[in-house]
Amino acid sequence: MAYELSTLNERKQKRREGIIRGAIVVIGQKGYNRTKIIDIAREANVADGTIYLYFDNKDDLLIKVFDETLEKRLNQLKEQIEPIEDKLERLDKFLLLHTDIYKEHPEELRFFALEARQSPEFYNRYPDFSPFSEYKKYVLELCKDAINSQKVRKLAPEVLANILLGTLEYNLVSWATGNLKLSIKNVIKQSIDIVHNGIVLDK
Amino acid sequence: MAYELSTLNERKQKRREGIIRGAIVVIGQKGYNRTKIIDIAREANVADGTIYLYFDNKDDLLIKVFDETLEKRLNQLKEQIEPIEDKLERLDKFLLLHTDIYKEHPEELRFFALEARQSPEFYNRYPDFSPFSEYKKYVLELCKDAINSQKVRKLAPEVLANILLGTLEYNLVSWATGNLKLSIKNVIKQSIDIVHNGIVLDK
Amino acid sequence: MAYELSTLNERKQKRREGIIRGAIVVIGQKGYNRTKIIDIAREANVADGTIYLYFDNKDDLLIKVFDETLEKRLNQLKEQIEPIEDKLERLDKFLLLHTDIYKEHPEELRFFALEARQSPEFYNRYPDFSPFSEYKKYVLELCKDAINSQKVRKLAPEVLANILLGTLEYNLVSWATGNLKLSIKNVIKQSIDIVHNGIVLDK
Amino acid sequence: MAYELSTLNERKQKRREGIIRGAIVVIGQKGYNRTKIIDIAREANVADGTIYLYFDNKDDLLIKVFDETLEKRLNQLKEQIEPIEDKLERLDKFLLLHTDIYKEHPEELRFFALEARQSPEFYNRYPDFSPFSEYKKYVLELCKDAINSQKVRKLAPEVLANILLGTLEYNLVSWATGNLKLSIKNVIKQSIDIVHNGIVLDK
DNA sequence: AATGAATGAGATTTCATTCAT
DNA sequence: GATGAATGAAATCTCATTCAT
Repeated sequence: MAYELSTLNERKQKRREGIIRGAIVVIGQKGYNRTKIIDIAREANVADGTIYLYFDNKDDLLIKVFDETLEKRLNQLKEQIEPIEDKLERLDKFLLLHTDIYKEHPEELRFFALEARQSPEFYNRYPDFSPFSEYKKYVLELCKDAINSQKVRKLAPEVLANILLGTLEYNLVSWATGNLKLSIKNVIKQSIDIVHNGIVLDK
Repeated sequence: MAYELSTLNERKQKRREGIIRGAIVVIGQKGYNRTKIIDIAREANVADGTIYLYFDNKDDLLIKVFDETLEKRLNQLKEQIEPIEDKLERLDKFLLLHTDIYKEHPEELRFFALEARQSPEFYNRYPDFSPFSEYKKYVLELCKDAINSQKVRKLAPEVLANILLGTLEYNLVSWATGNLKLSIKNVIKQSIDIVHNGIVLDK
Repeated sequence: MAYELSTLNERKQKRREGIIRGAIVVIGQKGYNRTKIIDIAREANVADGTIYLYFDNKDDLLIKVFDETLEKRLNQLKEQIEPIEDKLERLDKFLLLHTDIYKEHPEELRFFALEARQSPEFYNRYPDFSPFSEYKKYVLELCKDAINSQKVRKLAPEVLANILLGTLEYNLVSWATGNLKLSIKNVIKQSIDIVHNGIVLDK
Repeated sequence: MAYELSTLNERKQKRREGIIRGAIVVIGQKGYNRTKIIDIAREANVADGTIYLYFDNKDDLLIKVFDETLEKRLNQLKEQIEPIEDKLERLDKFLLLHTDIYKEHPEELRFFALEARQSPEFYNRYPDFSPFSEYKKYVLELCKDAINSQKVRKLAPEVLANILLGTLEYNLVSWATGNLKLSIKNVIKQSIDIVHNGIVLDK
């Protein structure tokens, strides 16, 4: 009995994940508004009615997909960065890892950067347009730490964080939409170099 | 007679501009998808049917508003930048002027940065998601010129352009959505300072 | 002054006729429902608003066009038939003249036979679907006269009238829509021959 | 399971037929253009959206209703006529059966004869205005056979077919719209008699 | 009298969501 | 739990008609 429940729950969990993956793929491709519930259902190999057993409505689906996937990616990043000692190196590593993740999941990139914000409920849920706030907070911490280390000029951390996040997002979106001439990894490395040069204490 | 015709055309021109302004305001506030034609019509003080005398359909309205307004702003920028001699100074001036323009027109900022891309037709019209390509081209030119002057390291121009555009857009959106703690003008100035430091030839 | 009024009225009359002609042409081509007021206006070289100076509304235009044109054609027919003495010959002549008229004005044929009845107001105005009643009455008279002459069997006049009108309309519509293999004039002549044979007293 | 599937399909079939019947009834009464989708939906006891599960759009509905119903009636006619040996009798029987069918379904008569052609798509689908071509072909065959039998004069079959079809349609429409003074069955019988007389070989 | 820009009522169609099976 | 047929609210767009010029 307990065993059966467990498999039932497992099956449900699998189904839920399938729907989330389907949502990211289809929305990443077609955009939120052009994506019909039935499209996501087909991608996930379920009936459209089934989605409503797992999510309240289309907006709820979008927001849960957004939050859960973002959290997963952030944890993945933190895990790999924590072991690193050097504060400045941590920042570099963050940028490179972020690039690697979305290079491998361009549909997620499109989903996060372009499409997710098209949900009407998004505005009610994130009235200040801050769905990435956890992400930003983390980068801000990394920047503060770097600045507090002896290697970097005494800059406003938010200024640095926004340069990094802006550069990262802009280049990744350009790449994902086929508008980047150079290799994305290379561009990020060169960008890191420029910013390094711009923030390190005069040697 | 000639005079009367002239006033008629002027009135039509005014009306067209009123609709464009109304579209930017309402879409900038509510987003493209939540904006109904009737909303724009009310903002512009016309009947909904009137909009269809000036634009083919909702998508056509959005794209024309986008293209025309962007072109207007770009010309405005070019006009003020052209007189400047120093290539590096030009780049700085661009960033500051761009900031000034959208600081004065935050509804346009929201419209351009967040909402316009939500039109289904946007994807057909700009399949590679490059509605800002004219804008980008211009910045790329400014970057090339700066790099070719003797003051800046031999960087890939696209890398520099993307740092600048990414930083600019990210900060402006943060500001427009109330997520910037510091003064936008100040942040841009400090960002310029960092990038300057990062790109100038070692003194 | 009187002269000027006269020319004014003449000009108005001309304009009215132009609109009627335009309506027949365009409606005959595109059908009532697909014809926009602006289409008729363009065909008649007037502004759409002008039509409302001469007709109450689209339905009123249709009905007036219908009634007036039909009356004109009926009078034209009567004029040519009246001189004929022989009652049976009159009937034949009617069929041939009717054919000639619409062979020369296929747009009127389409208008009368196919399109006019598509106006919503048509049903209110002719609740028993009898817009051609004057026409039918006349044919019925011709039939009665022919039957009362000594040459024709004592048939119910309505039966004969309906054979003639049905055959006439069916063949003309077939012809006007390109669905008649043979020559229309020939078909009508052969049809007359058959009906003659079917109604004359045994010789 | 198989049983359940079968009932589901049966239910869907029933619903489809209900919509078709509703369309014929309402369009036959009000005309195509005055008939709103919601009218048909109400007549068929479904929601308006439901109609779009079975038909692509209003035009598609009209055309499918037209084609399917016409085919059904033609098959019904053929079935009853085939057993008859005598070629001339077949022709008579056709006219009488056709009359019987539409006497029993006057709404179909109105639908076919008056309203169906009002759909815009009708023109694209039947550019030569020949939606009844199957029907006509069949009558033409009957006429040819009758003429080839030894009983009838060597007439052009199309001439005979058009007399019959024209007479039939004209009388039925007159009857259905309340404009026939005599009994429809009687009128058709008398018409048959006249045409018989007109086409048989001199005895 | 003529124009044609503006109006706004009204209809088709879509698609998120429900619920009977 | 899963399905997918059915629902019906809501939005775009059309076009007959009006009316200021």
